Amino acid sequence: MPQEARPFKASLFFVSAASSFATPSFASGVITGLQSCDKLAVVPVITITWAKMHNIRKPITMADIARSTGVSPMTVSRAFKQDASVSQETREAVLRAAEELGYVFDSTAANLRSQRTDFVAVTIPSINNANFADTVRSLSDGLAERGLQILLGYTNYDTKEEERLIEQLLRRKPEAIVVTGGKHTPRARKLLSNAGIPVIETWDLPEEPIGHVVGFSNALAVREMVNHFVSSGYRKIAFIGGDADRDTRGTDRRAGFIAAIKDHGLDAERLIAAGPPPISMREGANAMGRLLEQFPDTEAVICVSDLSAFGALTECQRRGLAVPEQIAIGGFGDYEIGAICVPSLTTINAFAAEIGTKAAKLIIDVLDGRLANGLGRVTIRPDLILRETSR
Amino acid sequence: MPQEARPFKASLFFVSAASSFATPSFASGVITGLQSCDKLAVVPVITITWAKMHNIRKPITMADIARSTGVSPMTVSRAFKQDASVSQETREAVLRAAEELGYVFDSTAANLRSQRTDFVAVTIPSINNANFADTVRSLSDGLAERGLQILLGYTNYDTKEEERLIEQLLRRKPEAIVVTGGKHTPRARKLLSNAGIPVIETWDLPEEPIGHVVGFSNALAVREMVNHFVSSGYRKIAFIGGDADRDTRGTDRRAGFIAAIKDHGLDAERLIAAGPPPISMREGANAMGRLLEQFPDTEAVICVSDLSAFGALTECQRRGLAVPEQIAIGGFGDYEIGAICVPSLTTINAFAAEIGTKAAKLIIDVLDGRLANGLGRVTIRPDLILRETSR
DNA sequence: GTCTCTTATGTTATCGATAACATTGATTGT
DNA sequence: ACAATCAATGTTATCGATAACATAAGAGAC
Repeated sequence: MPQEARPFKASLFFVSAASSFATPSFASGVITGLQSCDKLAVVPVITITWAKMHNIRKPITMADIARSTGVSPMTVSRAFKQDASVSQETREAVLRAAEELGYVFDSTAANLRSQRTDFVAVTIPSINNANFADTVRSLSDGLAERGLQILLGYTNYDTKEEERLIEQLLRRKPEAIVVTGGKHTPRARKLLSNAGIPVIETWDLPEEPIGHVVGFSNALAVREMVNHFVSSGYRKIAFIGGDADRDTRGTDRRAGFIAAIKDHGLDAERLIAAGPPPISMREGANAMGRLLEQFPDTEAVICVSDLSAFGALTECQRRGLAVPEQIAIGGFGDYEIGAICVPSLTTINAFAAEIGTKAAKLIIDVLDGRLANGLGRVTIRPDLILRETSR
Repeated sequence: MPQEARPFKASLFFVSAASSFATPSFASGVITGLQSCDKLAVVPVITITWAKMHNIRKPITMADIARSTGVSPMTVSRAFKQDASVSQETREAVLRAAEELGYVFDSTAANLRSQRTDFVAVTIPSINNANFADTVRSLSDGLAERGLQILLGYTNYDTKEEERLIEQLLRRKPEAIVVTGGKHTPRARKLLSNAGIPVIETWDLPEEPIGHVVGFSNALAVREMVNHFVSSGYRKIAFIGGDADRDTRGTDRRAGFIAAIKDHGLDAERLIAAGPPPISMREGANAMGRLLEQFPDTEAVICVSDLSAFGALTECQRRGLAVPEQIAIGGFGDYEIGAICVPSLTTINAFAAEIGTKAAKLIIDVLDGRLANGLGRVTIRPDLILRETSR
């Protein structure tokens, strides 16, 4: 529509300056419409007709409302804010006129002048992951109360991609930025540090946080599960996760597994790499197949997520392996599937939704000047949930 | 940060106009800083100190880069576009200066002036649904090739909420808008029609489309499954879905089920309402429980989605009911879980990702002026996928 | 009755990039 | 060789809302 509106303006220039023909952008649509007409004087009329034919109208602005209501544009602007001092009747008149004219508020102008966008940028590894979706949803709900909207991007579990994404997002001038994870490229770190807005790292406890943190230790959470499995008598314990060369939360979980196993004096060699994250149910199943072939005597397996754990469970079912009698399974993330599948999954609840809620509260506190210069550190303590896939 | 930057500017006004004390917004931060100083002449110095102390600097603009490079701001602007005519060395100098100064492109200004945001607004019912996530992902990937970014919002399966969301999104001046479903409030329809941008309705085949359509008939898809079930010998067929009072795709599927059943001269009374959408796995399981109590002789059940179907399946497993021997189950959406669970789910593949891809292509075609005034109508033909939960 | 304070509104300048138009020197075609 | 074209850059005005400041009229205080 802005594109279509352009010819109208261009044709006006046409009347005054013939040299504008040189401009390539001008030489497209309008010319065609005008060439059939040989009298330059009627160009404006033609143009208006053309515009009307195509139902092009210059977008309604506050100035239009002001004119039709008989007040100043500033008063119109005030009438749209709930707190501004405008008389009841003026406001009603303005809103009525706006409705009649079909006015749609133009936030791009407001954004520039007020230097506020009411955007909060958010990066997540994948849009198709119930855990991150939960975080985003509760974050979004929390921020909505203060009129903040989320600008979302996904990184495909790739820090280089994250860097590009962060750069893109910062151009939109968000009020704050929430990133998933605490590992970033050096340039991404720099971009975030220099952005001049609150930065919140989530789903992790970074060693050197950039700004605020709402997260938990992935390694520690898995360690707890290992401890529980060992105390339940399991000794030959395996781990199914993504490839080790990515800086993701899955890698931290894997590292936590290895450390915990070694602390118990056990063998930490039962590691199955299921490919680059995200690890799907299918990949979990495949990994389970490989695990059973490489280490048939495995007593328990911890998976990087409930999705891969469920996949592993189905593989056992296909092979007629009793869970947990012959092999125990643990997941991560407390997805809905883990609670309802048969047998139900032992897992770790990382409180995905709470991360979003806490992050939203943190952002609002910072933007409202509470928490002055301090940095927020919200540590979530994941819960071990014992269900039927382990004894 | 814009907040923090304000005092700096305000204090400059302070020097010229004492009456600015009256402004409440001014009477906050800066005054405190200045009161300890009794010589007005040094105010600028104080201010700079204060600004430095808090590491506040006026954001870098293209004008700054222009100054430091010795070119005009316009040349700087051109240097950032890949197609603009700028000499190689000038461009390099500009980019180098930008890097050194830590410049971040301000799209809010570009948005206003160029009347382009490169946003495409998208509404989906829920952010936590793998089907819609697939559509959004492929849509996003498709649009990214032309530099378009998605502005996403979710409606909670509520048309009133959708109306609010659409209004919010349109204020951001997207280049196009993609909505899920073809049922909207009258006001939402009006907003979309008047927006002056391409409108794409998806996941449905609306009777009166607003603009373009990329979708399929939910009713027809379920009808095919019913037909298959009947031809397989099932007669007592039930449907598990959301409450009937919502205008959603689930309601269409339910309607398609009823119509198809009646066409076969069968009894369409085995309808279990599982609550307001979205229907979770848990709700699917509960609904299955109720179904088995109300209609114990049911031979097959079709669920509004794979999630509820899987929930239903687990309920059968908990009750020791053999699937498909004692009862057959059909789902909808071809979620990953349906392919991997044991037994695997008979379902309908609605090609969620393809909807996104096609919509992206459509949008780009329209924005690039191909498809002139025509309206796109991309009809997807869902696939019936026969797996182990039915014979 | 004068002064202060508040409420409702108007005026002006501005946010930062860029569209539109202008200009200059170099290159090409015939 | 000279007009025509192009490549590279500059100048000016503008997108539309709103921050900052100004002002007029009414309410209340002493």
